[in-house]
Amino acid sequence: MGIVRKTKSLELVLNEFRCEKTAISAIELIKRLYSKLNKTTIYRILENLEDDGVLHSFLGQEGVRWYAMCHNCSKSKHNDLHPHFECVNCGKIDCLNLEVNIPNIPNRKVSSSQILIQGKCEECYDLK
Amino acid sequence: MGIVRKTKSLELVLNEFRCEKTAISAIELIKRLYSKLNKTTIYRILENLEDDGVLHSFLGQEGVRWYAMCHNCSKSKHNDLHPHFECVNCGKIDCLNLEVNIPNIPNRKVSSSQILIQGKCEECYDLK
DNA sequence: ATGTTATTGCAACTTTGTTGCAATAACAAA
DNA sequence: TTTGTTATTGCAACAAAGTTGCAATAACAT
Repeated sequence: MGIVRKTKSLELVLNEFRCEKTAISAIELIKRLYSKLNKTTIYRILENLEDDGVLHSFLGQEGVRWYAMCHNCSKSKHNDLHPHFECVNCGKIDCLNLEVNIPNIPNRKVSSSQILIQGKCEECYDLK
Repeated sequence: MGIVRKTKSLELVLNEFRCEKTAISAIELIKRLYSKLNKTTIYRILENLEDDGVLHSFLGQEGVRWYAMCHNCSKSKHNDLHPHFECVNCGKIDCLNLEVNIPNIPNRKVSSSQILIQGKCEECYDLK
C-alpha cells in the first residue's frame, strides 16, 4: 500500500535507519521502540516503506527479516540485488556495494537472487 | 549428535529423499508423514542427518528450512556451498551444481555464503 | 472547525520450530 | 533368546516471529 500520512510512528522508525548505516532486523526495531510503538505498527510501517522503495528486506541466517535503506529504488522497481554481509562474530548485517555475477543456467529463467555472505566484519576482523 | 540407531522413522524420512531429486521443506515432510510420524521426530531426524553430512539445509524465500541430499559431505565437513534455485512458479527448490565466485572484500574475512536464485525451473519455463 | 479515512494499539491467532518427560524400541551382551 | 541399557519417539506445552480483525485515534483535505 505504501505510506500515505506522515505520522510520529513513521518518523520514529525512519529515525532508526537515519542513525544507522547497517541493516536492522524487525526484531531489533521492536526492541528499540518497545516503549513507544506496538510491534504490529512497526511491521506495517516496514511493509509500507518497502512498498515505497525506501527500504528493502531480506532474511538473515536465522530466518528473521532484516531491513536496510534502499539507494536506487522506487515505488515501481527495487534494485536490491546486492549481496549482504553478516558478521558471524557481532551479528551485524550490512549491504555490500558490489556485483556478484550469476551465471546463466540452461533451461531456466533467472529473475532474481539473494546472496548472504558470512564472515568477520571490519571491526571484528581487526580485533583478532 | 548424529544418527545412532536404524529406526523405522529414520527409514521413512530417508525414503522421501530417495524418491525425490529436489529439496524438501521440513513443512512438506511433516505434511507427507503426518499419519506416521510426529513433527518433533521429523525435526530431530533432519537435524541428525545434517550432523552426519547426509543432508544439508538452507532457508527458502519464505524463511522456512529446506533439506536436500548432500553429495560430498561427511560428518566432519559440509561442502554445501552450491547455490539453490527456487522456482517462482511451482515453488520447487533444487541444488545447482555450479560455482558462484564470491569476490574478496577488503578488510573482511569471508567464511561462507548462501545463494538463493529465483526464476522459472525447467518444467515451468517450458510451459510458457 | 469538521468529516473522512489512514493509522494505531490491543488481543487473539498462526506458523514454524523447540523442550521436557515418560513410554517405547534398538541392539549389545549374556 | 532373553535381558539391560539407553537412544528414540510421541505428546503436550512452550517459544519466537509475524499476522489479522476491530474499535479508537490522529492526519489532513475541505
